[in-house]
Amino acid sequence: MVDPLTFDSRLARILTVAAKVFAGKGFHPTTMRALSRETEMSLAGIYHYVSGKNELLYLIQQRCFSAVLAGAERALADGHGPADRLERFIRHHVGFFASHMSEMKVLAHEADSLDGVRLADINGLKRRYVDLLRTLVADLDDNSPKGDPQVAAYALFGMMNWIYTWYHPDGPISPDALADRFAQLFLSGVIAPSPSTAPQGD
Amino acid sequence: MVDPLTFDSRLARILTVAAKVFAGKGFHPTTMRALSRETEMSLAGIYHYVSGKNELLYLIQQRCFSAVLAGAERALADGHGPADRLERFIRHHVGFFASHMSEMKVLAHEADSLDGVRLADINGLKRRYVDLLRTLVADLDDNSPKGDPQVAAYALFGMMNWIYTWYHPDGPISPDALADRFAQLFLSGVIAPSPSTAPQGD
DNA sequence: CGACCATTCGAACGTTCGTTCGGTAAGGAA
DNA sequence: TTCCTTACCGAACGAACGTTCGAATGGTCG
Repeated sequence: MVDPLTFDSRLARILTVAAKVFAGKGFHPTTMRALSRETEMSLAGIYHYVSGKNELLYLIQQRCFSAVLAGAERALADGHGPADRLERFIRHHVGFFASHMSEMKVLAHEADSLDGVRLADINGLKRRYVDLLRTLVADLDDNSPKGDPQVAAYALFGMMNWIYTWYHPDGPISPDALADRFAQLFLSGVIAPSPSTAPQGD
Repeated sequence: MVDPLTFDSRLARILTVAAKVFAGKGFHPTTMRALSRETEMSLAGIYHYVSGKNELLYLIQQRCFSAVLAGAERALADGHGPADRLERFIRHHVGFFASHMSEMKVLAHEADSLDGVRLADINGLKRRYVDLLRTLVADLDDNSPKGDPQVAAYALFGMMNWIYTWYHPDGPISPDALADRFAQLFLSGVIAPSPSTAPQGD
């Protein structure tokens, strides 16, 4: 009888568990023995699926980054106007973050834990992702270069990525509500007239 | 002749060097042997000043956090009005960050690398600092509880603290300019009417 | 002088780490 | 049956780690 679980599905399970452990106590303090305990697999058995601890981190980051990037491009596809597209990006990023907390925390917090070509590969994805947001920000006001869109893009990324230090998706604030608040904050600021007093222009 | 360097000043030098190394390659990957190389002191010699690697991290975080906290309270002392006080906080935080990059990166990035009473102590300082900013944000609009000031405060912290991943104080953007941009972004958003029609107010 | 203390160090100790080695068990193909 | 491949594991290896030990130095004080 053939094993009903494929190699890939079992690798994926290992990556999911590893992402949780990495997110919980950090990449470097996590030992392969801890992963073998958590995956209920022998220490040596893990090496049948990955070449080592670094590849584990690389695969987590590579798959996660590819997924956010593809998801963002999909979410932007049918956006109408610069502001709408930016809002869609924010909503997708926050939503993806909230539903893939461990992987995204590993992506954000262990960005420099790889080296060599693996780091270069992940940084390539990062550059594409940052460029995407910077373009969206720049498109907001084409003719008034008052502020560096790159700075604004990084500010927005900071706002969103920092949530791994304080936000709990199961708490009182839903990911959607958080995304809405972030979009409002970034577009209009804190002291923006709340929509309740009805400042809507259209 | 008495050594012109005091115990405290030499400890401070060790902490400065250690903060640089921790910021460069992370707390856990940094070895005591690397610190002994960087401080030009023997491996065992370091243990004359600190009890171990964890205390090194603790002292860096404790001193740095106490300094930002005290500095912020000083900066706020003679502020006029909620918006002005918030702007002063931002300016101080970004300015302090830029002039103490290594320590602040260690503070932000190694927030969970301590444990026990040391972690609890640092978290106590963090709570005071976060509470301070949340109060400033809440004071902006007393009577319209449209948005959770805690969320806005965390968003602002994310915006500011994330700079350790991309900002270089010696680059084209001065810390003052960055703080101005952040204040403008947080208060009015990206699409705020720029003061470009009359940028110079005085 | 001798006793003391602060400072520094080379060398080692014990532990833990990532990884590898050599093997077992089982299913499919011949 | 035999042979090959996949999946998995217990045990060990070598390296690196944080920390400690015992001693040396040099200045101060009595």
